[in-house]
Amino acid sequence: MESVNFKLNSEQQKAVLATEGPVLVIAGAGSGKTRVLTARICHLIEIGVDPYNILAITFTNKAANEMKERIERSLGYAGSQVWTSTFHSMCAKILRFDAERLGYSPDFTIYTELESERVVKRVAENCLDADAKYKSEYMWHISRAKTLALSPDDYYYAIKDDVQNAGTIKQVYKLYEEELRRSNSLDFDDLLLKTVELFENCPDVLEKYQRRFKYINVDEFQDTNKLQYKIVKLLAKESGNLFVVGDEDQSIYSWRGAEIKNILDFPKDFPKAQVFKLEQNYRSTTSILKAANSVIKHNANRNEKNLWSENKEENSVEFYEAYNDREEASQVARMISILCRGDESYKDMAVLVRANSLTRTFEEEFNLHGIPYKVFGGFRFFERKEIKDALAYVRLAINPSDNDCILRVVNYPKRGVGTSTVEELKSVAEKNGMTFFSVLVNPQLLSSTAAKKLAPFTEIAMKLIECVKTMRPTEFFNFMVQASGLESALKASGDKEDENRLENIEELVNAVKEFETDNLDATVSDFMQSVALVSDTDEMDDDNYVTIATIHAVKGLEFDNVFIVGCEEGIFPTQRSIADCDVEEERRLMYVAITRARKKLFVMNATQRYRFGRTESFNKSRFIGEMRGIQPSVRFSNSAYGTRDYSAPKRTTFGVNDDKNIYSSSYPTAYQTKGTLGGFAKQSTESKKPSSGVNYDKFVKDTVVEHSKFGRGLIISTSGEGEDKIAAIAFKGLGVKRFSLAVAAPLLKIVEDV
DNA sequence: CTCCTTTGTCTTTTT
DNA sequence: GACAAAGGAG
Repeated sequence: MESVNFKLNSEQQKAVLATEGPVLVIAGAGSGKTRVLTARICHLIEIGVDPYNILAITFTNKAANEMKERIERSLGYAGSQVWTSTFHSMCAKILRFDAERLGYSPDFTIYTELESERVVKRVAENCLDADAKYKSEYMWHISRAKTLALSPDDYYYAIKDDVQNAGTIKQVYKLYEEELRRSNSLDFDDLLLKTVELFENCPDVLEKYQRRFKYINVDEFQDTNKLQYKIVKLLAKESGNLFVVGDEDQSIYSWRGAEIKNILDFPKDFPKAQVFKLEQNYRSTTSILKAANSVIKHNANRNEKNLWSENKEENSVEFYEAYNDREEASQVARMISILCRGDESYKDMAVLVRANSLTRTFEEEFNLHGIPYKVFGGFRFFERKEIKDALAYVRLAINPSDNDCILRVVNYPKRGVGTSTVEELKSVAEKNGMTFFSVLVNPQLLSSTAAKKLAPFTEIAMKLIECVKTMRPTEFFNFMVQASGLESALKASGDKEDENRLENIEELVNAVKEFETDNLDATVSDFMQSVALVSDTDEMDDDNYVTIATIHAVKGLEFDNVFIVGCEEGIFPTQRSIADCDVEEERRLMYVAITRARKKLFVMNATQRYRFGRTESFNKSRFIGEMRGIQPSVRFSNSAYGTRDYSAPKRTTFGVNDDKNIYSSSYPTAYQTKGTLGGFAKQSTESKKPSSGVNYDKFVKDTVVEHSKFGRGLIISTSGEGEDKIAAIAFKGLGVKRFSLAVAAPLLKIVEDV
């Protein structure tokens, strides 16, 4: 142990040293669980365990990479031999290797939720009893059935007494399964389910992995579902060395099938398990913990524990009630500016929201004040339409059986293939039990009109299938962009949005280039593999920006200053949870949010909120009432931006899509809108006074200005005075944007000769 | 077949 | 208000 350079308390040390048999570590928030996990793996290697025999499973790719890095830093090459990954990527790897044993080809496509949904919709349209408008209901049932490892028939018997349309669900589920199988595709649930099937049907395969993974470590165990638990149980059956770390108070994924029972019943499942409890928190101040503890106490379904900290600080939780959502955002912006004038920098701040829809106001307000930020959660780069379309061509090249990707691009860019032609393709395929692609290469099965219209697409498809076998990834992507006609179509359209789309596609190609540089021997297929399982937080970096994120997206992260906003009944907790009388998970989510904060926590609510095109009133969240030791903030002020009027929420109608697309080119974070004027904002706040050399009076209505990023625009109105002066500027093709002149003036040049 | 308008759903959270 | 689906005109 002595050579392991981790400082550990006695309980942590005991957990690290308990190398044999089943072990459960209940690790409160901020109690050093990652440290324990890492130290334990290092310790195992030091006492002579081959790193090849160690498996570490984490919740996100980011956590996996971080752990790998830490182990490598401690142990060098030996550390790099440890298999660290998420459940899903581990299963994908295992399945690629032995896919044939289950009747799949190793080139199977992984369908994300978006693609699954398209398939459900399509089969529902084909099913007489079903109605495509209930696709999300069908999806939910299919996912639940798979998580319970039930076939369509078994699932039907399980639910038929409780669910009215159980018969329809069974049919849709069956058709969906058939379609995925035909398309040689697996959805997210399949990755887990088929792995279990593989292990159960092929004992030799299971044995192979049991021999390999002699020491299994699972992080965030409270968020595992039935299948995931089953997988680790199967793997650990021989060695018996299963080490799981988690905290039932941080279980926030039950809506996705996570079973809090897995952690609560672990000692029952493994009567010989050693149990350790980590309760000392090294992250937050005492008053932050007091707030967290007092909230979570209201939950019934948990093991009593009490987080404590040596970091005594009584006044670190402040509460502020804003008049409406816009004022809330504005106060946060103001507070951030104040904190940044002190010791803090933007990257020490996080604004946490319950739902993605709440981020927009903050984006607008931060843009206005020149605060750099990034939004996490919500749309991702790889979910953009143009990216999905481009990738569909690649999917087609790798796995021609993939029916979904053919439907996606058969008429994109437009080739005169309309609904009637597509319908014919579908029905001929259906009638003959063929894939769409095999119909395409046998055009004699089609009517002569349809055959003629589809021929150009078939030709493209065949070219791509041929080339993907020989070309390097970057080479292939460049070829695809051109051969598919995407490039010329987007170039020719003259539409500003299409220009952005093309830029995004270029970013995709850059991403491929980067991937190829990092993984020299990688194939196109390897790239596609890595794409299917990335998430947003995986892409967080060290740049200086404020994090705006959903609470789910920041699980496992920490920040000096945290703003929990939108704390209203109906928002957080959500309306749905209130209606179902089931707010315990919401409360755990609040607990997670609170415990992200190291030094300062700000809890906020707004009495009115602009939603759905109208203003609604909200009561303060019950969770605020449950928090002890918090105090009304005196630091926020109603007169901070005295010239602004919050009473009637002003909604500037942003022209086309406001800035979503403008900054999208900074791959890989999707929907990433870096604070518009980041660099300049930093200057103005750090020099503690706005640049005095600028004559504001020049910026008046009807003046034409040149913006360094957006080009030429016309000032359509101004409001406020001096430092608070705001100009609304209309840019051609980009819509109206509002700028705080104190921040943006250096970026704007007056255009004299109009 | 494509483009345009109208209508209805939606906002929980994501590997 | 945003977006997809549906329906109608050219």
